Amino acid sequence: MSAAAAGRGDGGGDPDAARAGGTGTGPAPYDPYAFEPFAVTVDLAVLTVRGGVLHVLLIRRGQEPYAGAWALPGGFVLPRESAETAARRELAEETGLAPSLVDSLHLEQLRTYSEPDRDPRMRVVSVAFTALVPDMPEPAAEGGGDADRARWVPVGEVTQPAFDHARILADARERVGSKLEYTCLATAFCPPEFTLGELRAVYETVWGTALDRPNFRRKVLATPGFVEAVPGAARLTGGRGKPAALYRAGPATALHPPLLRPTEGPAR
Amino acid sequence: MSAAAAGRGDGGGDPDAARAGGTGTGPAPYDPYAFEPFAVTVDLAVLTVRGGVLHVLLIRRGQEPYAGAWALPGGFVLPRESAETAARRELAEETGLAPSLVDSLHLEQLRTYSEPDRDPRMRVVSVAFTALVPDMPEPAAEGGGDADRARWVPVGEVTQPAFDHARILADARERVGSKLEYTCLATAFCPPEFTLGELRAVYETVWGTALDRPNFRRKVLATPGFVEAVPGAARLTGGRGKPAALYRAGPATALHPPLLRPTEGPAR
DNA sequence: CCAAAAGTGTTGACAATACACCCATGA
DNA sequence: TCATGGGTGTATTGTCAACACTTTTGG
Repeated sequence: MSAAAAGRGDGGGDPDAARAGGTGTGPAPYDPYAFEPFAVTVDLAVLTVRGGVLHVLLIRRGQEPYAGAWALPGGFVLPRESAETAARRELAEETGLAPSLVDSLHLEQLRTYSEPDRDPRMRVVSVAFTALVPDMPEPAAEGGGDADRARWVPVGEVTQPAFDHARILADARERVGSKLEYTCLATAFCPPEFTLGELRAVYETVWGTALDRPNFRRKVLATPGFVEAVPGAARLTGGRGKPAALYRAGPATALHPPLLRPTEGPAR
Repeated sequence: MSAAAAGRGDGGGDPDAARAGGTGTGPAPYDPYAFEPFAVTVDLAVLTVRGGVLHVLLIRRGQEPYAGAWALPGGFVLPRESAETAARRELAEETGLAPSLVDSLHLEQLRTYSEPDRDPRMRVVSVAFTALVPDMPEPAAEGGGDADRARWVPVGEVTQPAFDHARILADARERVGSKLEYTCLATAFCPPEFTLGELRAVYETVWGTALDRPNFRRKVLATPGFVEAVPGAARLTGGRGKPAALYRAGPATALHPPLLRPTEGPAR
């Protein structure tokens, strides 16, 4: 164990100690190059619901390692960027979305992956984010950046992605599934105006369970600020049937009481 | 924007691109020193309940910046360590706890703080963790490491801590408060054997609300695997009153249905 | 008219609350 | 015996799940 960490004795990541560790370049204080450097990146699990199936945005790798494998989009955090800023920038570059739209998207920090050997070449610490977006065309159709190598892939068909991205994707699915229970996050998967049937499809797709339509409707409408009716608007959804009323996302973010998954866990 | 990130085009934090960015040291691939380095640290919000008040473990800083201010314990992630391993190591060093005990503690990754100027000296990306520990003596009494400068401080009395540690502490309180609702985490604040009154005190302390004793008891006992009775054992808690039965933490981790805070949020 | 989807009503099971009440112990 | 905290019982209230039913559209 190096003296840099063992004897630091200062709260909060104190770079003073850097002079005593790593490659040992001398006693100069605050020497940013004294340690073997860590690369800091972001990885993005961008999820959407297309045709009743949860999809994730993946990019085909062109280089070793994992050449030809699918990987989550992501990239380096630049010297003057926060991780979230880097995530939004990468999202814009790799999907071809308008920056104004990217700025308003729901982006949530998932967790940070820091196993020493998660990248075989060097030490890479990656801050993972989850982005929830409404259904949109294939990234290639919009062009720009790396979008030509990006594709929406059903999460069930993702096999052997690069690095530890299978784990990140699993964590993202878990997080989103449980966040639907106690937040109003589901509207992030929907276009600006949506029917309650479409909102219900989000829950059913992410959870993989069917929900009782009348009860779901009551629950959503009984939660103040979850959705707001668009007066007079209606739209046909399945081609047939009664046109459904349209709603917008409301100002609420929390869901009290929560909307729990049915038949989940060892209920008492 | 540097070409390193803009043109990366490879999923998953690809160090190949490092040669094109930062200090520009040449075309050698995988050059770990090509970028202005990021320091990666961990910060720990170690919480406990002492005498009905939530406390956090803080360390008095000895050096500038923020000399004399309180700071969360933490330190550098070593080259061959994951962030969680680093967090456990720092926890052992700064509290003087036995490593075996530290290994079994509940440690949860909170989030990563990466604002470019959160440390005035250099770029420090910090992975924050929350640890929940039972009430224990002052760190100084156990000695070892930096424990002589560490103290338990009531969270209400923490003013102007170093760096962005006020934000980290606030996020930790928020996270722990909501985790009590839908997980069995409260037992992590208790000693190995505890009474239901002590468990209830954890909820009341963290939430700052009173709970109905009989209903709390029924709720906990009705959740399978939350607590397990210690047969025949009993202990006096307040000096007076009927001795209370003792319980151990059970194998369950989730709480279905959740134990919601009373009068919380805009209930429907 | 039929199928399909939206929307409304009703009912029974069960959970949460708010208490009243009893038990065991120290002072 | 009184104060204090543990433990039990119970009635009211409300919420949720299940399902029957009506409405509105396209074929």
